[in-house]
Amino acid sequence: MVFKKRLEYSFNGYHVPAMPQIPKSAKRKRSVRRKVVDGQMCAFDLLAAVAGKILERENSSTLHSILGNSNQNVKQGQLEEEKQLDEKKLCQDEAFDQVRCKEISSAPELPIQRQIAHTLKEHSQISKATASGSTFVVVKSDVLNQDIYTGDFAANGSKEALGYSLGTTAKNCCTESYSPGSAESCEAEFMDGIKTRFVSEQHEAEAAVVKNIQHSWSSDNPVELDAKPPALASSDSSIEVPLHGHHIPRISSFLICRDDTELIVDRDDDENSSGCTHPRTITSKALKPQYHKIRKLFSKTDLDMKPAFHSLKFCYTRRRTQRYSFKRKKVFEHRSMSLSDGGTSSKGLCNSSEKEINYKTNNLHAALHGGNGTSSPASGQMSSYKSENFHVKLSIKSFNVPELFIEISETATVGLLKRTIMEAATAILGGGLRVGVLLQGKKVRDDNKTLLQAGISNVDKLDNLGFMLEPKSAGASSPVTSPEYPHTHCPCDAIEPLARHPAASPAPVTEIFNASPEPPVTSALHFPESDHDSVHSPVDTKLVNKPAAAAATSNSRALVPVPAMSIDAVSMVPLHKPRRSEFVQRRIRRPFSVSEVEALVEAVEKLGTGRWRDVKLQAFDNAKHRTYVDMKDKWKTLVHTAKISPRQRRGEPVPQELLDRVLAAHGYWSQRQAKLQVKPPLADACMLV
DNA sequence: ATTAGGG
DNA sequence: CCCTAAT
Repeated sequence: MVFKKRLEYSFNGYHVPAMPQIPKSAKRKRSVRRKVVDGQMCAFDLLAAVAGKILERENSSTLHSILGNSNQNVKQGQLEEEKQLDEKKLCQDEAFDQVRCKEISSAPELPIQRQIAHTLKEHSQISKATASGSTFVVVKSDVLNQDIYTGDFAANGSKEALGYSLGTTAKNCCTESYSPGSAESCEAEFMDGIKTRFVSEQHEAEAAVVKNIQHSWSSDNPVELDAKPPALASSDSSIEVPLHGHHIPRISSFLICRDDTELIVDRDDDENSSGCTHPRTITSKALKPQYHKIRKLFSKTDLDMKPAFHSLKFCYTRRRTQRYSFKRKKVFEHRSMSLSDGGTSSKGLCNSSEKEINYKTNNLHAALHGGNGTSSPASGQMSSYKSENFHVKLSIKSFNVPELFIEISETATVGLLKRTIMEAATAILGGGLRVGVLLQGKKVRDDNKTLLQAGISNVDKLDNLGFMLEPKSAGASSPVTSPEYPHTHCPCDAIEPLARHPAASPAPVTEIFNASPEPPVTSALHFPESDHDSVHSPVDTKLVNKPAAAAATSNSRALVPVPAMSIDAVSMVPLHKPRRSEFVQRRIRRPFSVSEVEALVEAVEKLGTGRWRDVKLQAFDNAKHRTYVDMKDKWKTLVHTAKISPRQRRGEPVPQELLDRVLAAHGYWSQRQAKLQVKPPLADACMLV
């Protein structure tokens, strides 16, 4: 066979343009543009809701999420200045499309641009980095990411928002767009890029942003008014996610608990179906009564967290049931117990979880009632919202697919390259992505928290909520990520031990991951050997709320020498034998692209079946996520596919030509193997005779 | 660690 | 893709 050299491309940040054709989305309802969800919903619900937008998005450009909230530092004069900047707009550099979230709050007296420049200079140590003689690109990227993500900015009051916005930008800017050069020019360019980007973003989102910067909670947001009069709104704790103002029926995710399948992004497409016993979509009509229901729940107990627990429990139960019933036939008697423990505490301190929650709740309460020192005109209006009536408005424009890795023959046509990329992108969108939520520049890892608990519904935190797409990390790359995504990690898995060991103490145990021993400088997160598409996020080490983080830190020390991160999700794990299976999440499904199939076929033709390790080395040496077992499995399915009628085939169609080769190779090698099989026995027979 | 095969 | 048994 001819050996073709393969080319590999790695896209760090694949920008999904407007309205990409996403096959799977076709299956789902596209009508949803706005979602009303309960304030008590799990963080995961939010993720799902957001994720839903990914498939439904019809807008281009950058991911852009804004929480409806007044930016209390911005004065009118500044707003005008921002508007003037509109003229500059539209940066040419795609890299800046990586901006995840923009929310600039700065000292009123400084123009935005200067504020940005200052902030960068002061906090990203760009000059230092360049002065050190290191490569500008790398160093800057590192420095920026670290500083920003480790909270340098976060510690800086109003600049935190800026910091984390720029984190991504800076990274991409550096790694993609600028090569080493004079520090000044780079910096200038960099600054300009940021600045321009900001303007661009501002331009794109002028309506949303500017209005939000003003006091968008109130009357100047027609969408909200249209949706629900403040008075009414204040009587339930729902969250609105208006997307571009289209009108759609509302959906309660509280009672249906994110089982409103239409909003779920391909969450284990197949698994999803069997999940909830009564998945339903509630239209606006059906919704009303439920609102009342919710309201009742809250008003009764006011700030008592009982309702929260209920809702949590509900959600979890559902979730678990869903997954559970699908995957394993285990009993789940203790779920409620594990729930109230694990579900509410993100610190692994179940005992104190309730107190903490109450604490937070009270904070929220205080904040909502104007206890907040930084209150602005907006907060006056806010105060009319009772604590249990919090609305969060989210607007998300688009997401970037973090990274794509493809491999293609160098003799392939450009057209094939395009198709291949498309396939890869589609594959990722189809199931390889998950949504990350950033709050204050830090990832919100605990999906189990309610928005309330996570601080997402808290007035003070709202100005900095961001979303991002990231590949679901493959099993290989880690258990570390598993706890944050219940739908993959699955709380129900955590229940298993309980079912098996009913006598096991309910005492929570922190999860211990087989993460690499060396503690990363930034403290917690470390992605062992990640795949091409794993997100290397320097972010996230700390928990969202300061008191919480403090508690977590100190307690984690007391418990076990594990990174604070890993305490994230609390599982009921038997003290003695933590079964590995509980932490291991199923690898994400990564359908073979046509080009991959081609490579495989080629390798097998050459090497034969039964030498899967060699095949892997030959054809997928660089694809860390493909194992020799995968080779074998894929070949198996290919052979099967080749045998069945085309109409029975699923997934992206494999060219018949390839399938023919598969059959041919399969025939050839199995025949050959058969001969080899036959001979030795003969030899044996001869020897015996 | 690999291979083979069932699920 | 996962899980196992057998190499």
